[in-house]
Amino acid sequence: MRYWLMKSEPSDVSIDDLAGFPNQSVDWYGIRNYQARNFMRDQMKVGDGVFFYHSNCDVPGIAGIAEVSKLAYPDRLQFIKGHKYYDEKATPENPRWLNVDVKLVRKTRLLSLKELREYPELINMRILQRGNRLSITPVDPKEWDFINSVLK
DNA sequence: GCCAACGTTGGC
DNA sequence: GCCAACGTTGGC
Repeated sequence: MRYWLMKSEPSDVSIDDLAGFPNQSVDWYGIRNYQARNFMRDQMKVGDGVFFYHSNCDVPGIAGIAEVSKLAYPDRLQFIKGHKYYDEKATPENPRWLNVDVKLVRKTRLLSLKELREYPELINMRILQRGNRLSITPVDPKEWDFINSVLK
């Protein structure tokens, strides 16, 4: 069992969107970064804990808790010609991009990036490091527990 | 909208 | 395999 932080732009999929989806679940489409893909492909298991993070918005931060609900499988958008996420080098026989499914556990208060930066316990979190742009990052179990305690 | 940081691409 | 150019991310 591992823990993750996954960024989503709320203008694309927000925590409230997730809450309104069938099964409160979404395919985590559009990952086009090898490191992030490899996390999904090689390490994510059903039941892994996920912090659902709102990025590129007015108040970035953790907006809810979710879990991995389906193992990685080919991202369908890579095959749709003309789509933003189309990849001409990907074929159904040899897909390049994958996604897991993520299911809502519960919406939380918005724990802002600003607040996250105030806790010495989180000083080493990947998301808080300078220049971090990776949209999926592992979360240390201690960090997971600490953030959960702050969210209670 | 700016821009720092970082990933990817492609010429050599 | 190097590295300059370019594209993207995402906080501010």
